[in-house]
Amino acid sequence: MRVRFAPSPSGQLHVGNARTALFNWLLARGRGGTFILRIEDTDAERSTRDSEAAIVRDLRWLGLDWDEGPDAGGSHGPYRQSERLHLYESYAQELLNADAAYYCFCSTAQLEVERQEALAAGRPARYAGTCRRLSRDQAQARIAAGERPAVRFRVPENRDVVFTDAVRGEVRFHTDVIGDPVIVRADGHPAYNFAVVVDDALMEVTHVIRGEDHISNTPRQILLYEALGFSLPAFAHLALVMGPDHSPLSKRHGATSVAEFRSKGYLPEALVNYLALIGWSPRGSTHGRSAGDDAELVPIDEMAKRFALEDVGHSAGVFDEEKLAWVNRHYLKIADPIRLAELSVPYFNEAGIRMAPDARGLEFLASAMTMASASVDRLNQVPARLALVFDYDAAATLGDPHVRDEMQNDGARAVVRALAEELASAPRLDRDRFRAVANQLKTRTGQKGKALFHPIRLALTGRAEGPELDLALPAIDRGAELPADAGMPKILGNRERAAAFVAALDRVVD
RNA sequence: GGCGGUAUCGUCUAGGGGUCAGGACACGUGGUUCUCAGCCACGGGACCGGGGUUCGAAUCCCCGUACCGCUACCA
Repeated sequence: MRVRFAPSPSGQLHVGNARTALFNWLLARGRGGTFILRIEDTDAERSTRDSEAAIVRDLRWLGLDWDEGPDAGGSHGPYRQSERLHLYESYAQELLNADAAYYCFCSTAQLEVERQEALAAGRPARYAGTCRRLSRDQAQARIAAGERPAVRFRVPENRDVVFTDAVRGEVRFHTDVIGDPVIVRADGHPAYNFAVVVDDALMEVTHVIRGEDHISNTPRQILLYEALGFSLPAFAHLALVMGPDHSPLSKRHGATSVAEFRSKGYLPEALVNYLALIGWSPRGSTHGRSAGDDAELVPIDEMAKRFALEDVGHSAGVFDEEKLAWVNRHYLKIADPIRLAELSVPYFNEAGIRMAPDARGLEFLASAMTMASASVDRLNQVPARLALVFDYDAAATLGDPHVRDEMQNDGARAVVRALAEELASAPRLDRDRFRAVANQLKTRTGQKGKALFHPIRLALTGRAEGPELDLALPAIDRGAELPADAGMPKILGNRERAAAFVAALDRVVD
């Protein structure tokens, strides 16, 4: 089995295309097949080397590795269409010689007029066939006179083209509704429908798995396979990915590219898992009926084992970022904290919490990470969740009317003052020591529950909400003990915070 | 316009001639006795419409409707 993903390098890798790549990859990896990356850059106008590099980077990031491709090499190269021009040329010539193709001198303007007329008259909008009957001599004469013709494929008349789509079953087209397609443009570049056929055939692709937008192109291509004497691959057409309004997912729906989702802080394994869920269910193949568990959260290698084209859904799916976020939360929870710490660093810097942690700094970040990774949707939310460790400003906290209000309460003030006293002589807090201190405060002040813990939270974290105190406070004190050269910002310890808070409180309440 | 494709909760889906039409995300309620997030429990919520076949249709067939794609010297 040989499958391929053939993007055109004219922009970012769209998640819909990433899903197509993924399904190809899953099939290849699940069946011991070969996965090929081919760059379809015959449109020189739009193709750029930067886009190609970006697509390659994004595929790698997703973990979709290929066995043959522009960088990987392989026995069926080259893998960039721009480097295969001589091949298209020779096959086009073969078709021309066999009279299966002909030169077309129609101008695009003329073509457009004909198209509009056909549409207006209610006829199928297809090439009228003006140059179909030009003799070889006539054509040669016009070329000699300096005209630059395109080459069109002669579609056989009055025939059915039938193929069995691996996801939809039998699909049938009548050739009379298919206009003769251009296979070589006037500038000498091959057109898509021609280049794919030549490439897929020469690369011995056995399963062409691509977007549904190509289903109507398939009969043209099949006819080309036949004319060229190539044997047919199996075809499978995947339904498209839509936006919430059920139109194809595009910019106006928000993020659409793999790169954007990466920079928002989604994990690659989450994106991949979620993408597979659109149009495919890991349970479908096993016909499980009970489920109820995490049946949809399946790592990519496991998906490869279960994946089958026959189980792919027929209808377009709406991209639901809420569900992506849910999948991402799952992978965030099971990810290695050190990895998450490393991945989070750029987001901290973006958020103004400047850091360049060394191993010790990273280890500290990782230890604090559990507070965030269990409760955040994406990596870019980590800094906000952990900001309480890095920023502390008692005066600013007391500037909040709600906080000041709460501190009007005698009980709350007693808790905070006692806290400062306890901490003044206490060692740095770990979980147990904090609990001991909390108990101490409880007996000293008589406060309990919310009346006890909330003032503590306010005084030590400067915030009314946040992670559990017995996680946050130890993290703060671990941070306070970090050596100055660990590449982390200076972190104020709980003792200092309590003292600062009481001092600020004294200034405010008098 | 022509041709092709598709149609189960708001969303992703399972199933498929007789089921209480199952699950997940989201949503609502309650719990987790510091808060937010999370987590847990419970709850509401669907077979596009019309014909036909059949004892019985959401399931099979036909028609319609809606949506998507192709109809390019884009891919």
